[in-house]
Amino acid sequence: MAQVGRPRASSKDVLEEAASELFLEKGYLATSIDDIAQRAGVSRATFFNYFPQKVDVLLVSVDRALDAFGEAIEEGLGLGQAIELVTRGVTRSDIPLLVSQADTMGASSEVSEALAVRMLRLSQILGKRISSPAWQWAIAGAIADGAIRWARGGGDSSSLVADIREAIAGLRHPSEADFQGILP
Amino acid sequence: MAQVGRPRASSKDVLEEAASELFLEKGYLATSIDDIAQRAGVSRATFFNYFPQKVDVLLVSVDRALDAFGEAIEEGLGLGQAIELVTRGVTRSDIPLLVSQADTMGASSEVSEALAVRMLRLSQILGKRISSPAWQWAIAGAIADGAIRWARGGGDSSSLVADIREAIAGLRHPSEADFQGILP
DNA sequence: AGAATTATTAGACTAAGTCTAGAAATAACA
DNA sequence: TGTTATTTCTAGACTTAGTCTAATAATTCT
Repeated sequence: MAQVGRPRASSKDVLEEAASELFLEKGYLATSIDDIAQRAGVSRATFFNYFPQKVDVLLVSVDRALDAFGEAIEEGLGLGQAIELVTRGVTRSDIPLLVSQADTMGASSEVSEALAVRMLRLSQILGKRISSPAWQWAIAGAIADGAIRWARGGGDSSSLVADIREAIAGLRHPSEADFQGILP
Repeated sequence: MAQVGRPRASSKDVLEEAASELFLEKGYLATSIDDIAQRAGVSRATFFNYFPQKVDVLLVSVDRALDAFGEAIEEGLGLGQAIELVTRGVTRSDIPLLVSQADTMGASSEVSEALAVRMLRLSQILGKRISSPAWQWAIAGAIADGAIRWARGGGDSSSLVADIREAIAGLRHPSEADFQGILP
């Protein structure tokens, strides 16, 4: 099982940590890839070996969760089980970096674009279990809503999976106001 | 009411047309902003006077619809009326450009990012009438689904607004399968 | 005629992302 | 012990998107 070829210099973790520090210090926009590579003690080209885009290093925890979710679905797990499984791998330590850049998410179209793309990907993964596109977006929205509520309520009063379940449950029995004037 | 200052040279329309031609000829990715400006007989800087990003010239019809929808909502119209109003301004001539680039939308992250951002914007507009974030995404998804179905069914058998209404109506009475295993 | 205002332009500049060719580190093998 | 195959890392050139500044052109207002 030993890998052949030159072993990795654990560059990915180093890059991730260097980027986190710099984002917290100077903000996402003011941090260039050169900055990150330099602090990580690694060449600029190596950054692109691990992260195809600059924004990917900011959303690495989000992508990890989406990867895990996609795999779980691919392996045949039910939606409920897959959500439970993935949320177990998410800890509060993943949050501060994202929250700290919340302001730039409005300012930098790059970051909000990247987040929107994650929503799209989530809805596509859900498409393997849910046939209706509109319901794919509905559940994706509920998952995002639950995660955001969980992240905002900094206290550990509730679990991530519980907040997501609650958001999904809220989709049932929509109030007439939700459809107000849309239907004939 | 006469505008003061140098009048516009109708550059926006010219740029839009030049870009459409080039996108159809060479594809989105292979077309640079220099190409567009050159064909439009206008300087590169002028392009950025009208379109903040390259992708915006591809999605100009989508953005027009979203702008109109946002304004209608802002003015107090109901969701149903706003949808009806906006869809009246959308014609089939807006479609071929987008459809022709459908392949690059998978290949170019830029275009799928831009589309995802439009979904985000739509759900945010809906947030002024729908309080539940999950339902915002649900309705946004239904609108997108209806629009896509309408665009695909090239025949003029149905109207855009009817397809959107149908997609929204499909959100009612979700099948148990839509929630399969998600709820306790 | 001159001032104010807006559109357009040329061009420099930063930074993201691509690409290529080569050096460095390791395992497998003779 | 060398040699080769394989993979990571690196240096550096290159393209292009997007920003910025200062200048020029076309028009209205006074």
